[in-house]
Amino acid sequence: MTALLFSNFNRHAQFTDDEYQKIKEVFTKSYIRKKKNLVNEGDISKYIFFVEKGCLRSFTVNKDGSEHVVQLAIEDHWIADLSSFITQMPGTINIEAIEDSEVLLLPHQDLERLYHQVPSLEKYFRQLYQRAYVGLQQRLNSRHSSSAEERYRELIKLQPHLTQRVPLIYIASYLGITPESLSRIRKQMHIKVENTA
Amino acid sequence: MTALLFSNFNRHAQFTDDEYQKIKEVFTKSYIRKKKNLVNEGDISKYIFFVEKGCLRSFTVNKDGSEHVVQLAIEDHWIADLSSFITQMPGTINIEAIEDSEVLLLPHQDLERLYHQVPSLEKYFRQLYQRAYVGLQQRLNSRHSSSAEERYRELIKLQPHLTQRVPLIYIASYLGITPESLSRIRKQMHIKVENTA
DNA sequence: CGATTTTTTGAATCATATCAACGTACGTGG
DNA sequence: CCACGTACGTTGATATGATTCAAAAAATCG
Repeated sequence: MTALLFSNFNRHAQFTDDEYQKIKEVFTKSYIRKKKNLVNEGDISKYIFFVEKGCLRSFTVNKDGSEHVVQLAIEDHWIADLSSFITQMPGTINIEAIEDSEVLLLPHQDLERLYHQVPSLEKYFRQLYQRAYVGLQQRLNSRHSSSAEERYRELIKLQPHLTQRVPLIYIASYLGITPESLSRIRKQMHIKVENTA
Repeated sequence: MTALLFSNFNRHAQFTDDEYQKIKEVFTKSYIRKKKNLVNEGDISKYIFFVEKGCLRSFTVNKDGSEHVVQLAIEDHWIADLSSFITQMPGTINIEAIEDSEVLLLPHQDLERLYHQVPSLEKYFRQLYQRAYVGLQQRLNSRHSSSAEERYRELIKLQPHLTQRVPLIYIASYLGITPESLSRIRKQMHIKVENTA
């Protein structure tokens, strides 16, 4: 059940067999259907999620009802309302399956305990957060210094699979542009490609 | 020399006297004059910096020469080109003092060694990155869902001191708006306040 | 003081959003 | 398996927040 997860661990950390066992124990698996929510705003996030199969999005909802995609996560990636998970206070983020998905649940309490028992796990997550932080910083920087089209091109370069797999509306929201604008950008890019060919 | 740093540590972790000693050893202090750079893009970042006194900014420079402020750091905060520090590859970020400043340098190699020797230090940084990640996510979200004025108001609420201490041009850049726009926003806000009073 | 940096102001312009309407695709129940 | 509803994508016309460019005023610094 945890093959993908442990292959991910192995890329960034080393655990003893005993440690693997301890870690393995605390995960439970959950199947989540397309359009269904894993987390609702107002919830206290008891888990962070490792995506084994499928695709999910986290998003916030403004007072005026508009949604903003915070994160898109496919297989082999983590997703959570980290703010709520850390503080164990009600969160502001929703997590919804974009496709029928399978996720592994890592409970807050167990993780805190495991940090003590398995120092390498703390290292793994320290490094994970480091990379996540750097990635976010690049995204923010791109938001500050690049046009909508440039941002879309960067995403294609960084995660080509995502832009094919995820509906345009969510890609647009993730990039901070309207679906209409992204649709026009795509059209524009097709024209350019045709002219070049 | 490390009073502020250790008071910061104490708020988030516990160390034994022996551990404190081990940590203390690896820091060196540096004085940096206003307008001088601590890090230049292209450098391999050998250090992360803890600000003891003063104020610094990290920023990127586009091909067209335009600057974008990534981070503003005052006393009791860390600043770095984290991407370069992690990978030990040439970075893309500059760090410059906005005021005459004093920083503590934490060398990459020592930190990696200390992570082994002092597990609580790994915990401290894991938590630091967690919080930094959440903060960045809120900043990106704000960038996606709020107007320039709203973002400025949020910053005032979150870091009132910053907006007074740091020149408008850097605040503007940090928020992803032009200095001209921020100037107009400030004017607009003053008018509103006057009318309310 | 003179020089440089920072802030302000005005007018014109631009990238992207908004609103509205229609086209397309998908999947679910009858 | 068709039909209907809902979700997603496209297109056009118009609006708007913020930028750009230019220039002057104000603040800061050696």
